[in-house]
Amino acid sequence: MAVRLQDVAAIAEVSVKTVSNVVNDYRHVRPETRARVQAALVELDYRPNLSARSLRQGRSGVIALAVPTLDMPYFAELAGSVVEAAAQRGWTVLVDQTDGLPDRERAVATGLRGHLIDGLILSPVALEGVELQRTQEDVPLVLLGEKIAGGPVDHVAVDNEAAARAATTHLLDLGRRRVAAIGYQSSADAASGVAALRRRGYEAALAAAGHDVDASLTPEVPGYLRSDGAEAMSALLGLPWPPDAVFCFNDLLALGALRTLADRGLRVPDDVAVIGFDDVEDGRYSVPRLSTVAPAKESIASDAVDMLADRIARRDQVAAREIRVGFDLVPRESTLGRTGQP
Amino acid sequence: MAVRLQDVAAIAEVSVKTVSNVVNDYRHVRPETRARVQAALVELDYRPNLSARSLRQGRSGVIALAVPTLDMPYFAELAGSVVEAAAQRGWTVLVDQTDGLPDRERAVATGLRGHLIDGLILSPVALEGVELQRTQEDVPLVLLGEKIAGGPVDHVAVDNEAAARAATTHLLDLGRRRVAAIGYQSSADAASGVAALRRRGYEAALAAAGHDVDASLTPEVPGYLRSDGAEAMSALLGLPWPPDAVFCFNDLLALGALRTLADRGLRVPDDVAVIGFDDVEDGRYSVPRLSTVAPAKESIASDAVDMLADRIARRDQVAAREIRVGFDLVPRESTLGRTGQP
DNA sequence: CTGAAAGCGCTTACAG
DNA sequence: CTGAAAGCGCTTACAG
Repeated sequence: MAVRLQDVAAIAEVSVKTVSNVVNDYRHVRPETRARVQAALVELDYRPNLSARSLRQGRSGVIALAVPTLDMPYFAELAGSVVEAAAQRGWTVLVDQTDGLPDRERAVATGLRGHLIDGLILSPVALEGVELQRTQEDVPLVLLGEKIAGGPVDHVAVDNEAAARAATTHLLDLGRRRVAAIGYQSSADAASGVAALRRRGYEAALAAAGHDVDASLTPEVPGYLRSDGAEAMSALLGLPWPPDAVFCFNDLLALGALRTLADRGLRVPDDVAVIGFDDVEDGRYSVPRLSTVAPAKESIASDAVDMLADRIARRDQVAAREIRVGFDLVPRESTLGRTGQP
Repeated sequence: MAVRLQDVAAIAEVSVKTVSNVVNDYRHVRPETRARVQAALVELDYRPNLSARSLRQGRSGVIALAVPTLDMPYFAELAGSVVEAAAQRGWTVLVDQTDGLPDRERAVATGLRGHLIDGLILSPVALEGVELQRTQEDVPLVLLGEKIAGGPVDHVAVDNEAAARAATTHLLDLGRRRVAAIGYQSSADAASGVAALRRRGYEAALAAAGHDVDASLTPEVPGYLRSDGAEAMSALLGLPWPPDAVFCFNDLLALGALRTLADRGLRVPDDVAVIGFDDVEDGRYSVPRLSTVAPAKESIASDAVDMLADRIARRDQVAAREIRVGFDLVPRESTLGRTGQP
């Protein structure tokens, strides 16, 4: 069977406690004793049983990360950063995919994993507009994205409205006059989520420039995938008076839109300028390179992990907090053209 | 504190055993008793302590997946599929990123997670050419990709050599005569890995068509990222007699190559045809759409999970097995051009 | 169909 | 600086 602390203790001729002290790197163990224990540890190839440790300590060193799906580059990149930030604390990350389904998000948020995990970082989609009931028994939680309407929960987010406004303003500053938006959603769940905030930023920018919102320029999308962007762009190009610029609520939508524009033989940005949101790697190599808004992703991941650590340490002794990370407007070829090129 | 089985038992006025029976859905509990227990479970909002269960049973229901990085779409997509396949068995997946470093891969393979996990699915990069020492104490392991040179290990892989050969042959069938390859690596670690196998397929296809391998057409790359592909393509275009086609060992390299070609104002496929490997989502929307080889990714994930389940159940009672999944050649615009378009 | 009790492997007061 | 013992919350023979 597995090698236990006890077996090591027997070989090293010390008590179990002493072995535990060595394993956990406590001081106050005589060098000589420590050496003997170390030797036994190596000889038997001892590996601690994390379940036992976790049962005893009430902490597992494992946190969960729940994202809609790893298939979307933004979430994959985010997951990678979270795993890395967690590793720096010696934590392990367990990944759940919610597919953006309210039931799955709720299940995860209310402790799907029992006492296996010490905390949860949740990137909600559907749940953002929903009251999230939480009890003190529930697992410590940090939300990625906007604050849930209901009870107070820790969260880290970019200022979606300001970022969306910056993206739209960039298009207007370029002299574009019919600026469309791809990313509107009208389902109840989405009402207070990312879609609603970016929409607000878009509309605010238009208003500030003295433009009205033209409903025909804001097609609804069922999702935020490349295919959704491609279809929405098609619809927009079918308009009697099509747009000369488009703000897409994420890069995937924008990449889909670029694809449709290429299929129609339209030039970007000459005929239609395009800007996305997220700054995923794909957009840096797309043809043309995609202008976008870059949230401080590394900060999001590390801030979320830090915040969770703090929440775990202090449970309900401290009020819910909010961290706003910054963003950068990153203009590239899809709005500026190939400047500096022949 | 946390609600225990004991607390539920007290409320329901039954023994702990009976509550356990209800929680674990065993038959042979009187309906009346079951109902009373259920009510108590709900009333106290009981959640089993997975650490305790795992300590007792010797199984945790958690497996680990170790990939180089989630930043690469292929691995992100794979991770998503594995998480999904695992969920169907009621398993949870914990993600490790090795960054392709030999030490990290080795650490993970030899049981980094102690007894926390029931098994491991490892997608090795560096380790493929390295002898992997394994003991019976080590965690059950399934490898994604080619078999390690050393001891017998379960693995699931696509026939890399045949797939690479098919991709190269596709280029030759199109009438291309100077077919380059981007993806060669000469480090010792990579010698028997994916790079070596795809290289072999490429060279075999050339040989079958009566071509010699032209060393200037097979630049080495430090990694398999878009930036590596872009740089290698640049080097290739600097040649006195540049290639008229390129087989890239993965889609990311190919996407990088496309970007460089666009920067130089070259037409794809007219001037240079490009084919990749992996069939990641990006390539379906790139401009031009990327021809590629599509390994049966869903199969890879589900076969790996199935195989791991079997290995966990039977440990060392059964010999190491190998599963070969199929692949499809997927020609798109980057080799065929915009057929059917005006 | 149900109960009382042991034990999974660890850590942690409590003594010494 | 080290040891003996309790107990984390669960499941599982063993009885009844």
